[in-house]
Amino acid sequence: MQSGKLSKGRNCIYSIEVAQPTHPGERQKIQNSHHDIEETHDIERLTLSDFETELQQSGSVVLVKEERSLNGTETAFSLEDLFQMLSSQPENSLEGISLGNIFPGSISDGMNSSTHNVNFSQAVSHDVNLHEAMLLCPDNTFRGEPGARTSQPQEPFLQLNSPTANPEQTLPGTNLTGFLPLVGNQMRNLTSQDLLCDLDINIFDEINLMSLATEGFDPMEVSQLFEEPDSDSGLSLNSSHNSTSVTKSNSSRSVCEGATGCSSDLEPLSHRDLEGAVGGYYPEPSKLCHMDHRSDTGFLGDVAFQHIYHNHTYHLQPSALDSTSRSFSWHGKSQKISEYLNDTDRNLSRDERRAKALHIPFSIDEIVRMPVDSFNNMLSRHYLTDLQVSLIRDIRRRGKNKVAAQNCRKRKLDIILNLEDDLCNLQAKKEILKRERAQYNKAINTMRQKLHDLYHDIFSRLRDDDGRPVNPNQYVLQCSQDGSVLIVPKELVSSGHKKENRKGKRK
DNA sequence: CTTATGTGTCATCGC
DNA sequence: ACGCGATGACACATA
Repeated sequence: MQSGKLSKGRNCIYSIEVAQPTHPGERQKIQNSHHDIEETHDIERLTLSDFETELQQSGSVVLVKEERSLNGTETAFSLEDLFQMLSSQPENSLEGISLGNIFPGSISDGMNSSTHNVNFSQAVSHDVNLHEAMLLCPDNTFRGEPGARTSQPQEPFLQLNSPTANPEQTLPGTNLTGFLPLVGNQMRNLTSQDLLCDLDINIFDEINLMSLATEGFDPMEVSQLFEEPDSDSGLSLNSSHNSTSVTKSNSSRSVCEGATGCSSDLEPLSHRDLEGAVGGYYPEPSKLCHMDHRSDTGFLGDVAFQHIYHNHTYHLQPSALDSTSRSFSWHGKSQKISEYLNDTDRNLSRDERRAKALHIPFSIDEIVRMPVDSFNNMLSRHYLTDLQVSLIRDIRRRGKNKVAAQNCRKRKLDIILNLEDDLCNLQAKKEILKRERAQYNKAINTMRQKLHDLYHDIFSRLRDDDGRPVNPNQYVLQCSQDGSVLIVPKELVSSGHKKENRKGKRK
């Protein structure tokens, strides 16, 4: 995004007037004014002009419509730009306006007391990282009573897409009628985390990415939007930056993990983050998340607000595409991004969010399940950028592989289960066979014993010619083929066996 | 805090 | 050569 007017192709622009308090009493007054507004109006339903009027009366933040035409070529402001402007409150500057001005109850006592007219085209020169701005925003800014969150926190943003009869009050891409009511009304009931969740990818999708697919968007914007650079698509190119990016992530986290770390860590972070960003710098969801779930702890105070740095460059260096788009590995970020996302996007997969960001005109399911021919036809039929095609192919590859992995695991599990079944069956069979063998052995032993008894019984009854008992060690009983039983001396049996063995060997 | 389990993803291989 | 499925390995989430 480049510095420019608030709206594009519309016939009016807006500037912001800020009445800042000079002392705590005045601050209280502003808060009360907001409170009155909240009490007496359904700000969500206010038109922009209504809102202007009310806020003008309240004396805090006023969005002033400037009745002059735009040439239609000026670049649209993103919501992020707006937040940058709103959050870029230089320490000793008369120009900056802070989130504290926008959101009642967060105004730093240290801020100057002048009333400023801040045009967006002026304010954009501050170029303050939204991440920092939000990071440093006093947490009590948005904090409402616990449990007092509105039941439909997303509602204001739904208006971003809603058609409006009056084009003057609905800015394309930057629908302030959707945004500002949140500021005026819903903020009181939202924690800072809620705010950040609401100011999530959806918003940037709706506002910044709406025209990307058709207006030559910068891939880096999208990749920065999600910071999901593990893909081999254009979204994630250079893996060599992973290590540094992790460091950056940790650094970012360290900023949030301790109140004292805010000032020391902020500058390098902000510079690194901002350099290479073209116009609209999209805060990394992870970073926003780092702060958002910590902002409730209350360490983000006004002191930290003084450490917003200015005069950051907004030039995109060609090499920055890789470095920024591949800044973080996804795995470590999923939870943080999940925390950062709103309820709707939290349920979306990474690819779904990516597809949404790139406005892929097909569903994930379609992309994955479509037959190859249909898939190729689909790609050729539609005009798609290289980035979109790359993402679609990645989505398809990942989707296919996911299914394949599921099938593989299922198959592996089935194999394991089958093997376990087989093992069970074989063990059962083994037990049966063992029992059978024991039974057979028992039977054999019984038979053997019976034979032994019978043998001795027969010999005990046998008498030789002299009437003496026959010695069983010298004779054996032999059954002939005709059923007769002969008493044969052992010597003959053994010699006969030897002869038979010799015959057998000769054969 | 550790461990087991489930899941997504990537790299690689073979068809 | 290319696409695709299968699968091991890894990282992460979760119970």
